Amino acid sequence: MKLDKLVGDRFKERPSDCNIDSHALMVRGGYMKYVANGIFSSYMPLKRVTRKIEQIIREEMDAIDGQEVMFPVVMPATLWQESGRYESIGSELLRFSDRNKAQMVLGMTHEEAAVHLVREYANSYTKYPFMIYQIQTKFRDEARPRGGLIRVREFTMKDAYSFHTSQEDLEDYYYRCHKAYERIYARAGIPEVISVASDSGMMGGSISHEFMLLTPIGEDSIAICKKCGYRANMEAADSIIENTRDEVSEALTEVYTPNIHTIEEICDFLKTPTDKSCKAVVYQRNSDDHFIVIFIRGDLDINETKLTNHLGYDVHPAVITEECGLNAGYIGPVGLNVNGGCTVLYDKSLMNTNNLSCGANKEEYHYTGLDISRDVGEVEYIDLAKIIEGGICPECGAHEITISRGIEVGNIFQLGTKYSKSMGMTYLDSDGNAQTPIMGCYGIGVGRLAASVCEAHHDDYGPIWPMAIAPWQVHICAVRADDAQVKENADKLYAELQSRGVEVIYDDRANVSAGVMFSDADLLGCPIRLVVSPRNLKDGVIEVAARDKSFSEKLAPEAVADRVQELIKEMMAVKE
RNA sequence: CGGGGUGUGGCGCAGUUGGUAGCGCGCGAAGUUUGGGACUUCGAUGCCGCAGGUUCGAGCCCUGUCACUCCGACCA
Repeated sequence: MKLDKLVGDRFKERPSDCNIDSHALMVRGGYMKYVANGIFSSYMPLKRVTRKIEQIIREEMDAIDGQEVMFPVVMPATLWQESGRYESIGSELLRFSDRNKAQMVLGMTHEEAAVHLVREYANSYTKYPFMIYQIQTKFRDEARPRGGLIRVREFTMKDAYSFHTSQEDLEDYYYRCHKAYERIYARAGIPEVISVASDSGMMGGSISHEFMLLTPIGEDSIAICKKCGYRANMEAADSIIENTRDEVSEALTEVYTPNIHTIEEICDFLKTPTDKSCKAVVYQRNSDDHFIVIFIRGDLDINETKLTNHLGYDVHPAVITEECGLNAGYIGPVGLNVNGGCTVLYDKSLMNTNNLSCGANKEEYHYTGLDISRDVGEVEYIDLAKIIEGGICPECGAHEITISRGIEVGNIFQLGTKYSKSMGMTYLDSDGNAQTPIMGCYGIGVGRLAASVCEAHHDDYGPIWPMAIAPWQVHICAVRADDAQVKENADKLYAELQSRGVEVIYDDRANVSAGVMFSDADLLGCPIRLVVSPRNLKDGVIEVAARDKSFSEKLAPEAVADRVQELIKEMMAVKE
């Protein structure tokens, strides 16, 4: 490929709406162009990167007996009604009508389509297990796309679905797929990706893992134990609290606390630590605004994912009005009264506590000396708290939890029978009895993975693509291409490398300064750069340099092609 | 869905009390340059987001609206 005909502008100034480096560099480097909120077109360099990523994924999926298939982007609503998700998923699922007024959806995931594809075929236990996958466009009408390709509405995803006749078989396959994912990330140049236990959310099922690239720009928070290696998405991490009771429970005492509303203010006022207080957090059910009051130790926060999972319905932070009976700022467990009733929950962090401060359900008054077992009675304590930095590891018990940010670059779920059952998929076992198959599903966002690699490997001047996914393996800069000798040597080198099957982008623009050439080469990020110039040729050499600056060699022109092939081989080797 | 911000050539931005719409980059031509985004000269590119309103006159003031963006909420 000749650079002077490569479609797409490369430019110097950072676009004002790019907040993360990978986004800015990929816009500046002519990789992609904004079309609409969360929707982009790719130019050739990005297409080449994603094509290579797709090929790596394909090879690894095939290696674990995956069969590549293709599901439709547009599906009839009836298919989604079968699983119940047509109703249960919100506006993230784009719904529309066709010319006959039939309700249609744009595929945001393909469990329904997968079951639909195989449910007649897979009617006997002899046909199991199997896995089908596709690499295709998805559309999710996200509320807030961000970060360039990190979070978009339209994107390419590899999604795989496996079918099994036993939980053990699913678990075996799940493990194989986990291994395959590790190989994919290693081959794509980010072996540092880790898997974390996750919440399975709307997908249903039990066990699931997310693959995370740790980076400060990540959208997810991950709890990691420095001692035992336990790691989980903060949403899914158990919060372990060990409280000790004071020996003597003081009497419940009303205290006048004017203009004190927050837990920090009351603890400051009483000169007690925040973990000796009980705070109220109020939510409302989305469907009917029913109140849910949660009591939790003052220093902790509610994990809304756990709350939603426990309740089984969606909630939002409450809007507290005069009429509802709640005294905002003074809510406490003793004498709580809500007009129309409410659900009251206690977080585990309040177990085995006494002498807490809390609201008195009365304007400008708090209690001290709260002992829930004495003043409220026996209550059920549920884990609803967010795990905290320095908290207790649920696995080993050490106080070594750290919280890091990460980008989710893939996930795997043990789905169970949610889709096979709701969609009436069965097979006959060896005894002739009808059974429901057990499913797993496995996703990787291709564009997000490309952006994540760029985020992990770049400098101020551009991406530094790993050899395996670089748009081209070699970038030739013919500095002073107007010089006949330079032009001749560079042309020869370009032809020679191409004849050997090396992927080359060749910059032979005359009248372009060296600075422009190098800047463009930096933005394209090809791992090996060859510089042909009058200065080098005067010494009888051509320069072979790494984009990541790890090496720079000057070789005789006839030695370059061999050396380049050697380097490519070395740089393709997978780093574990 | 809440709260902030921004909409002016392809990109980044300036535009004063309302009075002929500007700068830098990029783009085209000519020439001089040539190892880290060169220089000179000439040139092309604007529904000033959109719709109303006030005014002799609006990029600027008023009203509405849309889009984008950031922080939350939401989210395989």
